[in-house]
Amino acid sequence: MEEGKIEAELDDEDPEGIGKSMTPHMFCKTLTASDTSTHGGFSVPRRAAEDCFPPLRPSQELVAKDLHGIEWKFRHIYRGQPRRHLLTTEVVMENSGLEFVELHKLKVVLPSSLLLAQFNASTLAAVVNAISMRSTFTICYNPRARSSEIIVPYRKFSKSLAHSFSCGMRFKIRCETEDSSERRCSVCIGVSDVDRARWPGSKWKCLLVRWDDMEVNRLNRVSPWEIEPSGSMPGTNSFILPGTKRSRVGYPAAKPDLSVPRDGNEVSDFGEPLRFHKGLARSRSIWVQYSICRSSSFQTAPVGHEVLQGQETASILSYGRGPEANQAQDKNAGNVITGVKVPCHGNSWSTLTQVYNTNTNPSPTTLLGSSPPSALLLQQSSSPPQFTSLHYGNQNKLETCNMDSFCVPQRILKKHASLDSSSMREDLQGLRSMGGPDRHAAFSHLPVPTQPFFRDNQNLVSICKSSCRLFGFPLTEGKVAAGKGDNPAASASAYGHETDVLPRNEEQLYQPPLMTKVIVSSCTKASDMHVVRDRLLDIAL
Amino acid sequence: MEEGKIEAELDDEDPEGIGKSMTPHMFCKTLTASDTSTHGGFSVPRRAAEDCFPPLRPSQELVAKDLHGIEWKFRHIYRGQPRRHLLTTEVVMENSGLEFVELHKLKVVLPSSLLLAQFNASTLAAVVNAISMRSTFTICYNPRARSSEIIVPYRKFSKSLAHSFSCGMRFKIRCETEDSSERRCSVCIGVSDVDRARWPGSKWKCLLVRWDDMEVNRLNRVSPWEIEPSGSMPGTNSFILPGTKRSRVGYPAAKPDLSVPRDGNEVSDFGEPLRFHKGLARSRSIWVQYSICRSSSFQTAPVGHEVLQGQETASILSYGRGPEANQAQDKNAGNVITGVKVPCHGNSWSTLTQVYNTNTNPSPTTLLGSSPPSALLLQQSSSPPQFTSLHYGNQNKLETCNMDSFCVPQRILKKHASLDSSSMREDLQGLRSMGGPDRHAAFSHLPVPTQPFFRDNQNLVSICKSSCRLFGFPLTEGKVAAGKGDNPAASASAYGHETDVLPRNEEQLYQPPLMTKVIVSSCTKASDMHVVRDRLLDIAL
DNA sequence: GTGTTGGCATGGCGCCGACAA
DNA sequence: TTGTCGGCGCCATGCCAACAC
Repeated sequence: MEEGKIEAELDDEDPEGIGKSMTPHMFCKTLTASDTSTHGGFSVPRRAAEDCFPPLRPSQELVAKDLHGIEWKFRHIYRGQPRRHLLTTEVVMENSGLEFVELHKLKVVLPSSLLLAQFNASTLAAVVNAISMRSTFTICYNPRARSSEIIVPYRKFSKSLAHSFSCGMRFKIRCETEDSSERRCSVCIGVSDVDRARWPGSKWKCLLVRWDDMEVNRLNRVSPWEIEPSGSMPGTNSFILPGTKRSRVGYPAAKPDLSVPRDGNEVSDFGEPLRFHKGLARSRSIWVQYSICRSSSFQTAPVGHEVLQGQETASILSYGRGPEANQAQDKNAGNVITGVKVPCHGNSWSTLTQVYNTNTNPSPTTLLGSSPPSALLLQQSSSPPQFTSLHYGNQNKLETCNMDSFCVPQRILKKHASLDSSSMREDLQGLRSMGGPDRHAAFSHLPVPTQPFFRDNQNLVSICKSSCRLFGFPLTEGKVAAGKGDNPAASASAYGHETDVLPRNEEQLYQPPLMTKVIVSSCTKASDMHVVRDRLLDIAL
Repeated sequence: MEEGKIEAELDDEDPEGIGKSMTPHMFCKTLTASDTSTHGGFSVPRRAAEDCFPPLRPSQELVAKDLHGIEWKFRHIYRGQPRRHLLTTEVVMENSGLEFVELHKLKVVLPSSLLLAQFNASTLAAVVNAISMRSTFTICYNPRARSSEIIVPYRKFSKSLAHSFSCGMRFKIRCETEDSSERRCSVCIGVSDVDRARWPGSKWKCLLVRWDDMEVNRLNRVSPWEIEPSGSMPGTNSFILPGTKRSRVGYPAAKPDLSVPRDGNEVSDFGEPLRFHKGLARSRSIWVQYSICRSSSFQTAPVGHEVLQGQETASILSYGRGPEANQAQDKNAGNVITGVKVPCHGNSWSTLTQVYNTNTNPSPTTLLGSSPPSALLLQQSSSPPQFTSLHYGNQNKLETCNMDSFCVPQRILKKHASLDSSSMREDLQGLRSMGGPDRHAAFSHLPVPTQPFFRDNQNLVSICKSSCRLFGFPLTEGKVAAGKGDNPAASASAYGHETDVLPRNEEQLYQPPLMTKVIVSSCTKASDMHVVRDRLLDIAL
């Protein structure tokens, strides 16, 4: 799938009858320097804009809503010669402390995993602020405390890569918050999508387990690093994920959505062996210190509503969409779902490390100021983090710097830093993490939005079945097309704004303002910006 | 003691022989709008500058060091007509991610308690960033985990106000991190200064307790909200804090400095009854959400190295300096010290609430943009915080707004807010917290600096006894005068910079640059800026 | 002695079309 | 079609003296 290409419409059978309007129309774009610089706005690829945006005037406010139900405002501008769609900043988020002004800085900052993790809006705001300030932030990781399950010790994760697991394998899990000697035993019964209804074709898979005691309300989805082998380890019958290369096996498992138990839409798939690890976490809580580095070439891995890039990704996307997608789920089995993420671009930690050496041809301005931070460097300690040093440099010489030295804004640097731009650039170019065994990996768990996407759409459907339309199309229509072949003006006429349409012809006459509401998932990060079709809202400016 | 007045030299007996050089020379100033605005710098009162600053040229860089050993850089300017001392921003902190540029915004932001708490630099940086962004931040509060003892549930605190406690009273304490059924029993034996040697005359008092089991390494200082009554509750023999009004009783107790046990310099004082609370915290960890409001009139209560303001404060300051200050302490009793803070300006929560209604005559600019945030609004939940609403308004009408709506910068507001400036001002003027039982209070515990102030000065003395001088005065001199009667030029001549002195006469000739090192405690908050004398360092610019 | 204000310089941010790949 | 750049305006920041209390 090419960049900027719209995700194809899913047309699998939908027993609930809600899938059609649920399927998000979204796009994914690898950010350019112009997108991320403070010099201008974010350029929306034309096809994506035409597919995802409703009819828009050349300059119009947009209200976006992410998976967490948080609304974003931004401005759409159709200008330039030739004309193009741009999203500009200078707009605030309503009902939250985040400014959309920060979008520029956030575009490439966060691994989307962080954004889709079980972060609530407040925590997210804190992180976002820390990142926008290019400073550090901390997260208290309390293993098995549901509120902070977003951090996975890197050592645990890496150890999980050393083991494959198979169907019928027995394993134990240590419950940190209870008696440390207590361990639950379960048997692995398969691997599945995390939630096929919500994210069809998601590459984030689950381990299916069944607990020995069959106790209700018992954790029933585990990540590879949460368990340790126990009893039979046949080594056969290993799981295989179709369309996945072995090099991608072992990607961090998604934390299950425990708050909204779902026992449908999962299916056991077996294919290439996955791996798991021995549960090693002993400490009560782990503090993780983040420091932000800049790299214009950092490639983030899409998660959640995955909009995939590249051909390879497309093949993975097809996984789970075959006939087995509609197999009847063992809904009574319940509590037997867990996820294993299959990465788009390999191990994310390796990706991070790689970035530091692949940053090519950056201008000093880009490196020191205009380029937003694009990677997180993680360090672990069992006590609250101290300021520690990072080792960096190119292949030939390694330097040490304070992690926080990256937090100094350019304008301050220019006035007070002893390093000149060129030497600084040289240092940053070769920046890479030399993290030892203490490193952490930060991975997401399943998004548990305050206002679940799924429910939102159910509500949307029920609401809109009366009078609402989805981007001008009645929701009762059999299918919402990708929009390419439709006439936006005609659709918009349903709202009585026949001329208030997207000015694909710049001689267009423009009517009074019209607020448009779209759904943007993970919109804090433009590289993962998924613009979803929604209904139009008539809100006068 | 008047504002800006230098703290008098303490000349109590000093068995260690280190008191003379330890006594910090510092000043405290209630911030003005000019101090906090972005329009200019921070004006240092003349007397304070002459006492605390070494000879300075009219424009010179300063390196400051706070209690945590963190260095700050800022610029001293002697200009204006008439001439005055100004501290300007635009300087970065070395070895940390904090910019001194943020000083303006931080001046009135943090209760200094937060800064002096057992925050490490990284956590502090995150908080500071969040505040400078006028957004939210979160702290994971794990009761009785030493690393995060800075947050006190408001309910616990408020309940502690409902009880008075007395000498001989027995109480229990629940150790959250251990078996929940386990409770330590102890008996209250008095109240005392937290550390008279370190902070003579501090208003932050301690509860003196003795544990039944006399076990060593046992927590021996408790806050009122940490304990619950058990057994005898005579109701007599209540503690009285001299010079304290009843209205101030019940102020949060300081968390004891457990890492540096001190059993000397405490004394039991009895006076006005204090109160305590039942320990109520049951949850394993508590998340506290902060939101920042702005108020130019918010009065922060000094803590730590207290430099007091106003006459009333002066009387309190005299407390603890009487003959009893030198009473022999029962050092063998050990483990029998706890602190109860006695506020300077009443209950801090009340103060916070009050501020919202007493903010007088603020300009829209001040309220919405130029004025830095000056108060923290706290909310509690047993789960990670969600965005919640605040109720605000004047006495006649109450409004509800999202906590984070206060995080929107002015320039953004001006462009996009539906409220105009006047109505916004009106709303903000009447802003107040309507927090229910879920509110938290954030209070400090004793400062446990990485480089304790006490030890720092010991080192300083030993170092400087050879060649160092304190602001030009030999450290072996009998006493370091307040500086008013001294001739700085003559003192500076010891450094061979006879003409490189503070330009109190503007016709002065100025020599090449000289870096001056001072110690500033809690210097992130200018209202508590305590500039401490230190030695001069010859560092060429 | 010091709080406030207006004037003014600087620089970051961001909107625009031009231009090229 | 879209990435980048120069031009330019707006505005926040911050230095300075004037002025008032």
